[in-house]
Amino acid sequence: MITRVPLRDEVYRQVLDRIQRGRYPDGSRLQDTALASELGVSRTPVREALIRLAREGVLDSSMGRGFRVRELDPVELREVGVILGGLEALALRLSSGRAASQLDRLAEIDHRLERTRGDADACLDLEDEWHRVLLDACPNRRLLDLIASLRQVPRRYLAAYMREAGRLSLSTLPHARIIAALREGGHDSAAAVFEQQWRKGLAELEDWTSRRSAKPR
Amino acid sequence: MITRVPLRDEVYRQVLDRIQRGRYPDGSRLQDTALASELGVSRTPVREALIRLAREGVLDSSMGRGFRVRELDPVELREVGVILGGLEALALRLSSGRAASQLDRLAEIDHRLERTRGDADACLDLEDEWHRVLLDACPNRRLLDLIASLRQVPRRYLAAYMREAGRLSLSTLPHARIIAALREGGHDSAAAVFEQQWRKGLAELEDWTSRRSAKPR
DNA sequence: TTGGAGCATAATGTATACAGAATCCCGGAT
DNA sequence: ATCCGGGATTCTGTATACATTATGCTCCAA
Repeated sequence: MITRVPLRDEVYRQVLDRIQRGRYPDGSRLQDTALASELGVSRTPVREALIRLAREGVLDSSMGRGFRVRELDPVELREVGVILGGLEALALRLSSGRAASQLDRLAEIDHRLERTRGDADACLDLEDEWHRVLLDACPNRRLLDLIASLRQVPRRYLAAYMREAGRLSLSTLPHARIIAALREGGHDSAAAVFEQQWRKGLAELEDWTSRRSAKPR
Repeated sequence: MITRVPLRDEVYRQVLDRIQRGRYPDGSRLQDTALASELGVSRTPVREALIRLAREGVLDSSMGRGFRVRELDPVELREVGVILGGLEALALRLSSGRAASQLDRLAEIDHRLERTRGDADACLDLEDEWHRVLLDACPNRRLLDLIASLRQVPRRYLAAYMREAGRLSLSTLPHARIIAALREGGHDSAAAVFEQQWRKGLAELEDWTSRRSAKPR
């Protein structure tokens, strides 16, 4: 099956990737004309991608003033974090039949995660993949899409955290706890642990973020 | 404070409104060029609005084949319904300080709701407003935005239900139950009732939808 | 020196132009 | 009559053009 994909989607992924990798610092302007020539396409698909990113909260946009990378804001992190905690736990509860191979795949990702010391991007990619695999059995595609879209937000904060705070890799401890709950108590208990871990991680990130904004730069 | 608003936002609201009012039947094509001339703007803002509607699930779009109004699909309704039930209950739990006037406003909306017999659109508008007022105290703006965006989906099903099933108005019974729980048990118990009412409403709508798709048209 | 008015420049939002793909229509073959 | 193929036409996706608004700089005045 061949599928043509709109340019705007490709541009979207490119730009999002660059933002997540820190190529465009917070608050910096993203000019459609510059991006267009840089990516070798016209302004139209670039603008469509930027509009989407703005709707998803990655960019700010005010009429006539273009787009800029949204500054990290503890409030935003908390707001999205609370939503994501609820949604991912919900997705876990909805995952009825869980393949036995799933636990193996999760463990394997954790294994890779532990030896990516230093590479923040690879680390975050694996973190994303871990969540994808964990929720893979959830039949609610719409929910999974929504989660994937929202996860971009904490990802940016994690990336900044790892870059600036010197923390070299994500702890796999929360993963282990969730897997244990999954193995022993099933999805419901895992969902509870999940929410609890989310709260802990949020608190840690938030603590760092507020200290960071206290002494800017 | 004067605010200029992009044309795409205005077009978005117009088109969404028309879809919700049943002006474009399910499955019908929406041609950007036709809409553009009809609305007196160019294709560009129209296409931006259509792309957004497609991302929100109101429209289908496949590369090179334009946009069409998504057919009502019981699966979609259930998927979004489950998400919305969780999110609205969450928003209710997060609403800490509740103004005393809120209950009055809710009762007043219900009052108006009971005398809109026949006008499906007014009825749905009031239903939306009821939910907005109920969740108004939730400080998580991001969550409220998400809820507002997702509510478009069940709204379409409700509109079709009211038009085709002959049910003239929404029952205000669920509202009464939720308000009672809110008054007596606070937000947490209201959230529980909320989720329960969501499940009931979903089941009813789903039942109708599946019977409807069984005998198409 | 600083603050602001006015102009030049650049960038955004919107409109239009263009190329290629999808759809439709019709004629011919089976 | 029905199914298939080819060509015309419509429409989409992308590129480019245009007009208006924001921005930045210069020069003048307080």
